[in-house]
Amino acid sequence: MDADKQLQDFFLRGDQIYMPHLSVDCVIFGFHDNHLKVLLLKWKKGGQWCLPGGFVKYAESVDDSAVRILKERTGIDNIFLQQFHTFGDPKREKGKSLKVAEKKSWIHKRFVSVGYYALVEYSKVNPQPDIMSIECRWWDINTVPTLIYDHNKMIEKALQILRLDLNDHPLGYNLLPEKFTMPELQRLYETILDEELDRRNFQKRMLGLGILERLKERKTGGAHKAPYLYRFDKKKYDKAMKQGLSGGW
Amino acid sequence: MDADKQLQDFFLRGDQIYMPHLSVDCVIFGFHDNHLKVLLLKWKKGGQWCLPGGFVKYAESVDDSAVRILKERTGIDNIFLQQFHTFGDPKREKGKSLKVAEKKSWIHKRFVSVGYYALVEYSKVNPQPDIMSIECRWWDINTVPTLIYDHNKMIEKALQILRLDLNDHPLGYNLLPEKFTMPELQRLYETILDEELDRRNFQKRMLGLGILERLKERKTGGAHKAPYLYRFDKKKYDKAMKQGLSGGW
DNA sequence: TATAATTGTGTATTGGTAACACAATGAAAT
DNA sequence: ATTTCATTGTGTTACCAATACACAATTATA
Repeated sequence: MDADKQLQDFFLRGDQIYMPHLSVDCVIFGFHDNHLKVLLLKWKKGGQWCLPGGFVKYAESVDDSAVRILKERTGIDNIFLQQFHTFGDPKREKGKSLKVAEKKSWIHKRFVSVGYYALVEYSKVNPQPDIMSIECRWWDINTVPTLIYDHNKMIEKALQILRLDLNDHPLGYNLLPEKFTMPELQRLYETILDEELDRRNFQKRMLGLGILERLKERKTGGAHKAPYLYRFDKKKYDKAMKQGLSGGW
Repeated sequence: MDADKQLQDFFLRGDQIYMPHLSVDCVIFGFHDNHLKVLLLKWKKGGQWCLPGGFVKYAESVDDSAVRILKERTGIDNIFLQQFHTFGDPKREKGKSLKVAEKKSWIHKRFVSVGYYALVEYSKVNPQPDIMSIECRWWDINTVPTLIYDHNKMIEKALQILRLDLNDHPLGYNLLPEKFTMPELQRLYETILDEELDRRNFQKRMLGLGILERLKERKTGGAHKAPYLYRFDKKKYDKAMKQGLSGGW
């Protein structure tokens, strides 16, 4: 079988392409149906779930490898991607055989993993399993199963840092469709923060950032008063992303 | 010569001890004479300056290797050490020969480096050069020379993140002597932030944190009114460090 | 046509930061 | 000894932003 042969080649000769002992894992967040989602892969061997990850080519930057991995799993380019932590505990890959046996493939050795989180638009994602997995799909953040290694902790840490980043960075451009309503934006924040926010104060704060542009009415579909549609002013959004939104001192 | 032999052995057989392609660099901050300092090393070969760094042993966590490096360069243990970024650009080591030549030592290959910053008490440090350097000393943050590779950028990034961390974490325990005055603490903040702060508001804010304990008068040495001495309440300090000090949402 | 849920907008209150002033101290100068 | 002067200790006011809260408008559905 072709896939099998490819996999075998990967085990045998992957170390000619990729740097040993170094991996990249991505926590890819999406937002759908008022729920925060993470993209996960199911391993062929064992059936356990894990984060989308990969390795760093010899002449490739770590950032670029994260971009590549993301592109391969989602089909999406040009995504907001943020390095958030590097995981370097030798015991992080629990369950993995770390014997010094030379016979073992490079891939069974210890890996230090650089963690990235990404914010993507749910509907634009076309989930693609990688060579080691048979399935790739979204999981609700609240029902994520027990993952391999320290991947649950990775998600936890990514979420924690995402929440901190909310304090001084705008959010939404990569998680929402181009046009969205204020309530939708609020749901996104509430979902990420796991906390209810006051509708009126939220709106004031958001508009106060000066990165939103109001459009016209919408949705005959909604069963109630039609909310306005908004769109991010990309220039101002990017500026705010770069500079930060204020900050303590 | 013994040192030469040791160095040669390090080049030839270091890869039996350390993982290839992975390094750790430390931005060690100290505070002295109202100035922020960084500890730097001078290379034997070429005489250029660089950050204290090292490599990760096969069975050692990346965090532990940072602790070890710190201990080796400063003699200090139990220090506040924070991973702040991983530098993974293949071109980051400008000037380094990255040819695929197999004859070259493992150390001439590409390295991805995990950056840590540390806050240490200046007076407690006993600077020790490592095997590749002939000198280890403090530099004023404002007069740091051009360093090797991307080390200047590393310092910049460390400082940037340190400033952000100031917003929601206490600071000073590892940078000041046990007993210190309010003006001294303020100088520390002003130095790091590179900005003047109002004396009275600063005091209110600091005392408001509830992590300081006031002692008795001090310093016949000062040419003016003797300021109070303070000490950190370590328990409350640690708690504040762990929980963070508040935060936007 | 009435209902119910939801959206759009405005106001009062509060809390914390920023701006600011004056009395007290203590070594150095006279 | 007395004066001087930089520095410290402390409090008050002003302002801005976040919070709490209320009412009118809209729209599909009953």
